[in-house]
Amino acid sequence: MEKKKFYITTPIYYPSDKLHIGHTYCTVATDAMARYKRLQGYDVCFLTGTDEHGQKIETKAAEAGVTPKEFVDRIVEGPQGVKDLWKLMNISNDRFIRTTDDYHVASIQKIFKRMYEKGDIYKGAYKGKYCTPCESFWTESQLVNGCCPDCGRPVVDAEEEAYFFRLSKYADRVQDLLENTDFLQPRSRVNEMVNNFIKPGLEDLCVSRTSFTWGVPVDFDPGHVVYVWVDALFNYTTALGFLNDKYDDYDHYWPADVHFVGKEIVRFHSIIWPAMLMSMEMPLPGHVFGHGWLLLDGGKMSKSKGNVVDPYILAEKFGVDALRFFLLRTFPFGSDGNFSNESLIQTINVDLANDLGNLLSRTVSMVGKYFGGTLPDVQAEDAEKDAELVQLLTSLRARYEEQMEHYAFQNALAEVFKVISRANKYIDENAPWVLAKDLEQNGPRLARVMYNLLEALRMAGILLSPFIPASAEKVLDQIGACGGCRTWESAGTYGSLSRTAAVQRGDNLFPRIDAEAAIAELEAAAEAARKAALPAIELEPQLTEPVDFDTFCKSDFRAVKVKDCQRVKKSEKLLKFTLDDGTGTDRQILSGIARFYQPEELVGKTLVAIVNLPPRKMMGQESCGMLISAVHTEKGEEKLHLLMVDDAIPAGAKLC
RNA sequence: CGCGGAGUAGAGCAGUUGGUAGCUCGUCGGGCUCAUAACCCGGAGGUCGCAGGUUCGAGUCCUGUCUCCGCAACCA
Repeated sequence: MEKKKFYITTPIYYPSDKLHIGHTYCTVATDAMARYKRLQGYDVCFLTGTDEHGQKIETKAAEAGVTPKEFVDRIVEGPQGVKDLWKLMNISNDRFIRTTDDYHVASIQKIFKRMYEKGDIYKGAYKGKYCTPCESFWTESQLVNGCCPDCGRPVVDAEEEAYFFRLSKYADRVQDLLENTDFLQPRSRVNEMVNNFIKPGLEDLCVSRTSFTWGVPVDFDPGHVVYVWVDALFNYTTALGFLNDKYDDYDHYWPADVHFVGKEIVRFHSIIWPAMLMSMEMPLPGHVFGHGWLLLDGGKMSKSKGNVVDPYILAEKFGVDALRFFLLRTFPFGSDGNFSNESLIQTINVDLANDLGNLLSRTVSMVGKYFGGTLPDVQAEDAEKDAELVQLLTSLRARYEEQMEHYAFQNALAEVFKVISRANKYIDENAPWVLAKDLEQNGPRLARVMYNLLEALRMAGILLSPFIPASAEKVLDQIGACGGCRTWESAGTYGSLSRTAAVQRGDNLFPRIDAEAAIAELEAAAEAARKAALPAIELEPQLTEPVDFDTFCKSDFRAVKVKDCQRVKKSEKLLKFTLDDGTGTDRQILSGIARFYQPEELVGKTLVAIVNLPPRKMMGQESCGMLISAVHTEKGEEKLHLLMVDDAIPAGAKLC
């Protein structure tokens, strides 16, 4: 019999910046689902990729002084790029699509043309607010105080020629799809979509642009490029070979069984995407699942806030499997979750090190210690003492499957860990170390206890493999599971493991983490990363308000010589200067620059001061004037340099 | 009255169709020694934001009300 197929996708990510933990979350979830389906014996196709066109990338590339293609190549293929990250995270995608791939571009042009010929795409005028200096269109809602969000200058009403998709034509069918089927999940997103976007009336959608060029050209109308909707959404089909010769799996895999997407693009996937497929008369995907976000301190993670969590740092520090596990064990997939280093470390220590890792360690160690690593064939069951654990094991796969089918990764893992906890308790109840005192008498019983523990590890290990593939394999290796007892089939069958299994002790699976030390290191790393991301040099903006010449002339700047310089007691910032200003009387000035200079290094220097400022008391001492410094910010750190001039200049010389 | 989400033990969260309020961490006490100072047991701690209502019975349904968070862009 032919295997059933399963086609699953992540969104295609926008490579305008390095990807962060949020992208990783979505991709790891998709990977777990794909691996789960493969384990079950499905013929799986798992697609991910990048959405590489658009104005933002065009602009960023220009800023970086490279072509858009060079820019995205670096982020997608380069070191610590998108592909690198998925390799690191052990992502098992079968395919990776880039919307700049030739075959995709060719397909999109055909798709666009087909919808145009059908009349579902038509030429119209795109009305908007136009910023002439920036040559950019903006929507009403994008404006900041009614002005261009980029340059802040006023905008004018303008329109440009553009193509539109007749979204309105499909509104009723889409609403029906959302309300009367389980197409969109979780269910709570349905109301949001229907109330917010469909009920107020769907407007036709602008699907081309002339304001930038980095996109798929509309081949029958030069100057127009296909806007993101058509270009990006159809990736799910072009990657299978739809209207191109690169692949030939469209008939086999389409429609997708499920698209995993972030909640912010649920709208596009649950309204625009089905409408376009309807227009193309193509089958609709089975489900769109909108997952939640990882929040930081209850708020959004974003580049601009500088609080983006870097998956590279975490994976390197704690291990790929630990990170994968944490993401899927801790947060309900459908709702937002609060990310923190503390909960990451806690999850690793409690679930992976204490419960799972330690269970494996103590079990394997006892089989080694009491039986030389191989259980005897003669084993004695104890119906009463074994019943609960065996019952739990027998029913585990079904309970796990029920949760996985609903994409409830958190609950599926909870089921597995119930078994692991129960196994730890089982050890306590049966006290193998007591039985081992009289092997003659208790050998068969002890063997059975150990066997049950190995079975618990085996069945849990198989079901954990979609989540922590490398570690699960190590578990199965250590307990001596043969190939045949690592299958989905055997995960549902208690007793699959050979009674005389030979264990092989290995390294600790998940070493415990010293939480305090690890958090301190992470915070230091985050701080360093934050600083590195800051602009190298920041300057105060220049004042544009003019000052009239007479006012300027009233400021009396003089060269002064430092006769003495000392710290002001009890002040962190102040230095007290005794200066020769050429008048014959010493001048005292206090200056808040102690962070930047040692007092003794300034003695004898020739500086510049304004001398006719009214005297002012600071920390109880009089300051007559102000020393002039150059200030700027470097990597977020304030820098200051006193203005020092040639020592040949005599004290009191006027600057003008 | 723009839309939506959330308010449940010290913290973080579960609570399917209404029927004695659970989990993890922390905390207090006890047990065990095979194991990664881990594992096992027990205790304390909640008037489920507030106020009404439906019901024999509501965290769970209805109404009102307060607070917090998302909803321009980057972005899962």
